[in-house]
Amino acid sequence: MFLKSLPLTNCLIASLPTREKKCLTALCTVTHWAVGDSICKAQDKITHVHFPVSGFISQLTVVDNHSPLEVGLIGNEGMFGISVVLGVNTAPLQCVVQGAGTALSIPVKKFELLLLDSPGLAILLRRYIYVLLQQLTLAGTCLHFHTIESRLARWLLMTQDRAHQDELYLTHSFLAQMLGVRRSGVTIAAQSLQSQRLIDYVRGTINIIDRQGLERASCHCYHSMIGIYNQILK
Amino acid sequence: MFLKSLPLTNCLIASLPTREKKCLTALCTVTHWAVGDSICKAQDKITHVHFPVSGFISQLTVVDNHSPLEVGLIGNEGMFGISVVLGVNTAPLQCVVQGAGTALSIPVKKFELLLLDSPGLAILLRRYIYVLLQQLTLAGTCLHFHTIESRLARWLLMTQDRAHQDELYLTHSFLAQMLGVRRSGVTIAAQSLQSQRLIDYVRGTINIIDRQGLERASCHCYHSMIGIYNQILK
DNA sequence: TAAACCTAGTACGCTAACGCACAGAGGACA
DNA sequence: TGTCCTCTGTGCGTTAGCGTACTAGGTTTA
Repeated sequence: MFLKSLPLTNCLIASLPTREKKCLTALCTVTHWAVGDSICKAQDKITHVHFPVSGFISQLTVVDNHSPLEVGLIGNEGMFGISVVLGVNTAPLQCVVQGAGTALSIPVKKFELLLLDSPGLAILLRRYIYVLLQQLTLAGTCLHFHTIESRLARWLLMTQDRAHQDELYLTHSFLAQMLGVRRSGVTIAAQSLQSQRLIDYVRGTINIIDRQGLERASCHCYHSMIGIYNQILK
Repeated sequence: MFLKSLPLTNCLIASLPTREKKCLTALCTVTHWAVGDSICKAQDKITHVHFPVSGFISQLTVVDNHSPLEVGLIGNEGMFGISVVLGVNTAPLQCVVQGAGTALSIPVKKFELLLLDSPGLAILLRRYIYVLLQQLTLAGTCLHFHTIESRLARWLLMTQDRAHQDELYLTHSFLAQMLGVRRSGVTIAAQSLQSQRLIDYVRGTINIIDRQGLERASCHCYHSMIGIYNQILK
């Protein structure tokens, strides 16, 4: 279990020193996200940074004429708008809400000022960027080397961690886009996972019934990603 | 042409304000690199940061039991040791010299102090990290979607840019490792490029004879990567 | 209640790339 | 000069995944 058992807060905020945590949360407003809400398109100006609490978003990239491919998930372990920390207020990727819920949001201007006065926050977010760099590297090699089935297993695990529930509302067609493969490729992989009694699904609802088994079916990238996060941010 | 026509300096250093450039170069020593020199292994402590001038290095990652796969090239457009800027003095990836030449090097401690007193350098390197994040995303999707032939073309172009010469000393076997594919897969792709009169090769020496043609044979990722760099750092 | 529309299952031929293995050509070295 | 090794060419059979297309239940809408 990664995040599931934690109380519902944003992990980055939770690990700040008390004073800075207070300063930050004082600036936050609560944003409610519905599935499918667009956070930004690629190249959009970033107006707010978001610290997800119960919701989570997908980062998507478009290559050639393929449909958007997911290259990152941001839940309560991370934040949206990290590039502001790097001095670039332009979103590199399209971001879409993938799990309904809430986030704590701050306008960019206020966040930039806060950052100047919060050494702990600055250090934390820089380390978070280091984690992102490593996770992106891993995601790329995973995309190259691993089968649809093991990547699907990983994706379900990572999504469950961020959704904090065993039931996910996803169609094969949607998963195919996220994984950058054919819809029928997902069907075959999902059938295999179901026949191993790891998941159960009907028409857009997937239930994870054997999480440990799913972790075994997944490529090692799942544990590696968590390892990287814990090594640097814990 | 990307870097080839530029004078031989490190582009990052070259774009610093005069005062900071002087401070930085005053701290630098010249390091000579030979092909195959190991800069670091993954998880090594970083002792020096390097700004390549004429040499360049590969960043390699190991997945499962595959041989090391290249996920990044660092030549005179970049630097080694960027994670120091993020407050983590541990190398995320194995790095090996891939093109002989020189680099300007600074011990980490001195570099950290310099960074505190060089706002221009700090801003520049943060923007460079933003570029790396985007390039890594692109590299991952390229690995997934594009054929060996177009990836080989891209790889040769990127290497030529950093080697500043048309003749490259590379075997198919080496290229196969870099691209994460079979040796014979590279042979077939190289034959195709040769039959199109874009390159010429014998036993470990590859000549690029039609650069424009090679750019056409390459996936669009080549131009995208340069575009990202120029957009943020120029 | 019928029509339209999702979602998932299945099938077909095709392609890129795989793993493996062997042969020949070019250099290096004794 | 002969031997060895490296590099490249080639040829299997195999596999994962592709593009496409059609079917058959559910579900929603008119």
